[in-house]
Amino acid sequence: MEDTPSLEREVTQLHADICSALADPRRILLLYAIFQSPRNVSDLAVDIGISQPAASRHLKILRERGLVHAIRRGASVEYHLTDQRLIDALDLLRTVLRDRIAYRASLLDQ
Amino acid sequence: MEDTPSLEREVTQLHADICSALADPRRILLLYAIFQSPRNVSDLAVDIGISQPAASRHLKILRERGLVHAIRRGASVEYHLTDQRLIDALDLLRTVLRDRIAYRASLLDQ
DNA sequence: TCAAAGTATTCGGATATACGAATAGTTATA
DNA sequence: TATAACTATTCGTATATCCGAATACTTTGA
Repeated sequence: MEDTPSLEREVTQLHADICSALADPRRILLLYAIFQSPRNVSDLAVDIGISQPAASRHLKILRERGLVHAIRRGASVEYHLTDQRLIDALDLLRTVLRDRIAYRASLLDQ
Repeated sequence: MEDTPSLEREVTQLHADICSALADPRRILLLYAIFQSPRNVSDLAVDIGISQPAASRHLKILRERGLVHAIRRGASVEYHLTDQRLIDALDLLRTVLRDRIAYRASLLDQ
């Protein structure tokens, strides 16, 4: 079995799809909130300050792209992170961002 | 100095902006190509198989979000990665993706 | 200063994504 | 089975993003 160019392209598209799932502040907040403690939709919505339908729609995007999975608990649905490394990747990017901000601030101090 | 809620929100927005810069297959290919060897716009365009204007537009997005920086070399412009950890983060996400694909394949094998 | 090479931008149109509001679906329990 | 609680979807609309084609800008060297 060998990687054809079109398979590689498909993986790159999936790679981009994951990044695109991360490309919204509310979804980033949702992922961190779920990581901190798996919870149902309404609780997550309250936690990050968005409406229930908005939370449901954002969670659907995260679910479709495989970043979270849903477990039904009675009438509610509990969302879980599928892979801790998603948080690691987010943390890494946030570190890059914070370093950049710190660097710019240091330039202003001079 | 303390983080106000609105400053935190702003950082999360910048965090999402970085992810949004990664949320396109051609920009992912550009970042890996630049990482492999800093090059000018036309060479990068040929390398990943897109037009020069498309490459220029995608590079502009990466530049505006601080993922790459441009250095003029005579009539051409050489693009460089600003932070190796961007590749680390992309690699991490690709590993998550590959593991998921492998897992699904193993389910089919059973 | 003019032509060539390289890069960036603009334009118009197509597609994607986001929201609030309203509503429909699902589950448990009385 | 009826109700309450929770979740998901639909609708209409607004905004963002992408592309190809054409064009404008910048730099070098004749």
